[in-house]
Amino acid sequence: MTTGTTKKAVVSSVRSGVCHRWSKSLIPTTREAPNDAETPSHILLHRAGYIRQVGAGIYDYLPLAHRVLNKVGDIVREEMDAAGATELLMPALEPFELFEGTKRHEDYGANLFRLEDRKGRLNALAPTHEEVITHLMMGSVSSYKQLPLNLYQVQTKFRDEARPRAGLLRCREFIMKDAYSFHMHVEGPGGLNEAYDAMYRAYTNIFTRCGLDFTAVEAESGPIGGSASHEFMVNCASGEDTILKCPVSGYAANVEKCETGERPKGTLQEPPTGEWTEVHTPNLPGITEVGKAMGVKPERMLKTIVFSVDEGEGKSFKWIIATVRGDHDVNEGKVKTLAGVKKIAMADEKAARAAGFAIGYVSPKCVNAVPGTLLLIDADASHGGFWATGADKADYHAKHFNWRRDVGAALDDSGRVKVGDVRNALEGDPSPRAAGSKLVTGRGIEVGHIFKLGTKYSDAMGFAILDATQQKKSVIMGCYGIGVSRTMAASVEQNNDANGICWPAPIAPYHVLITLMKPEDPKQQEIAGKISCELVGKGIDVLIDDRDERAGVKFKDADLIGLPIRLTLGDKALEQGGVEYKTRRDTGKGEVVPIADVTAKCLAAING
RNA sequence: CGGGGUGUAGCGCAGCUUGGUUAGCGCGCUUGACUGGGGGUCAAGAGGUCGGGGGUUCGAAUCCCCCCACCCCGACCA
Repeated sequence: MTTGTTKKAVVSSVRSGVCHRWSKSLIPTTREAPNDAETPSHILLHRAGYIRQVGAGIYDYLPLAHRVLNKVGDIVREEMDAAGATELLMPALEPFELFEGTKRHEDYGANLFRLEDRKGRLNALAPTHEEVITHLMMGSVSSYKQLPLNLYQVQTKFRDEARPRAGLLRCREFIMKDAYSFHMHVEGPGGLNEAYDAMYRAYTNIFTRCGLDFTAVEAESGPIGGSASHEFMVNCASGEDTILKCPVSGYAANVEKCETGERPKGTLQEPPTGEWTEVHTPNLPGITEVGKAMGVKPERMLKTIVFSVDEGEGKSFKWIIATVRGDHDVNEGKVKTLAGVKKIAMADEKAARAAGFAIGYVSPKCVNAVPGTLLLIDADASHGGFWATGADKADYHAKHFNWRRDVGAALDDSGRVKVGDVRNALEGDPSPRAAGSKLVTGRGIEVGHIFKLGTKYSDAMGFAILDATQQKKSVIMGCYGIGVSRTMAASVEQNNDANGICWPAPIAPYHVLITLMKPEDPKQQEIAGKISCELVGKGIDVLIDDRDERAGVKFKDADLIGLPIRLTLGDKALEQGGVEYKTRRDTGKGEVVPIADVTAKCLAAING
């Protein structure tokens, strides 16, 4: 997304750089990656000596990684501060009583790390800090005059992920920046929307400054509704998340949220293609296998999913069945919207069976067979022609399903059957924002997520204060997260080549690597000292490779660790009164630059 | 949680099918020599509870049982 990002110099002489020696650091590069590393960032961060695995989803951050994390953290802090937020630090250890109001330990379930202390009291390792900060605020803020406030921290988070994977991209312990804002109202000065917009801009600045190619996408709406949540996705083919974009309007959303333009609906009046014919299809795990067994392509099958409706909704139906084409996926959010209900859940298998649904073999006919059922038909599934479907009894599917013949009069009752959009958006779907434009898909790594919480937590925990009119009001909240360690990994996913990492200058652990061909040579030592002194004075961070290694080893390692600029001090260039200058992305051998010009050239390249 | 896979030296692997000297190889590491601008050569070394426990057997890295760890796919994921 493009916004008015201010171009910032990466370094300046206001703050000195640092100069470290390779021999005094711990940079254990390896020729080979561990066999269980498959993702580029995992392989390269390991091989280049940035990380080591301790356990599943648990990593050491070695000195180089620590410096990158600090650089990302510095950028985050600058932009958060500039956006009016203030840093604090909360504990990672959290007494379980804090969850009493929000019941989030139930939502998190096994993902929450639990531990008992010596007194037998239950504690959690915090997965995020809504409860902790709300608790803090309840004890510290008693007047509307103290709001708005936006507080943040950069801290280690813990989530017992069912499946940690891909190195730093999905960990059980990771570094996160989390911010929480507090307001008396949503609109206008000091309101939630203002803070949210400021965070949107700050995040855009942060990821731009980190040198990432990213997309801000609309994500699932919060309790307030509207476009209440955005995810910041690093564009990357290996990303876990699917995003969709409209090339004309710029609309972008994740697959859970993405709307589509109007798709053509069928009339539900077409004649049958043949007799209802049942086929024995036992023990087949998915629609693909069922299709194979029946000799039917998934796009000619109907997939019917059963949802239960919360009793509190007060609706005439307690079940919703949603029918989509076999090659499509039901979207729960769209089901809710089309049905006009706020809360649904995938049907409990036992309860659904008891009601008469043959789970795994459900057909749209259940709208008639099971009382209190609303049928939602996706537009793409509402056409005529041949359909195969579940046969409403265990181990059987059926061919030649026909809407009019097999569902009948219910189709004409809009209280029992609705046709609309209930599936996930796909590549090629019509854009919801620009007529004639089609959605394109991409993959992304979620590095940031901003969210309008509303009063979800303040209500649950009883955080309400008097406003100017002496009305007691629940405090309105927003929360804003950035995966700092994930951002580091995502950057490597985007910035590497066959030889190693290619850091963007703003988050590189050092800007310049000085490679001494003969580290014991006093002349090379002297020149390295002089150049590094000058560079440091300009705010540039320098690493000197002073190891007694062969040239080939040093060059290979230099490419691997990926610093933006390499200066080589060797006889060849020194005889010409210069040093060899090469940027990481430059594939050639570099150029000889007079010693007097080196600092200016580095500075220009780094800030360029 | 379901499916698949892997555990042998710091890293990458062979050996296991068909049990049998002292468990091998490459990289890395140590020492020495030669070398010296893209992971150099030669020589001599160090380094192992064969993931753990139990069992079968005269004898187990190898066969059997249980457990653990890690990876991949899926489910899940404020």
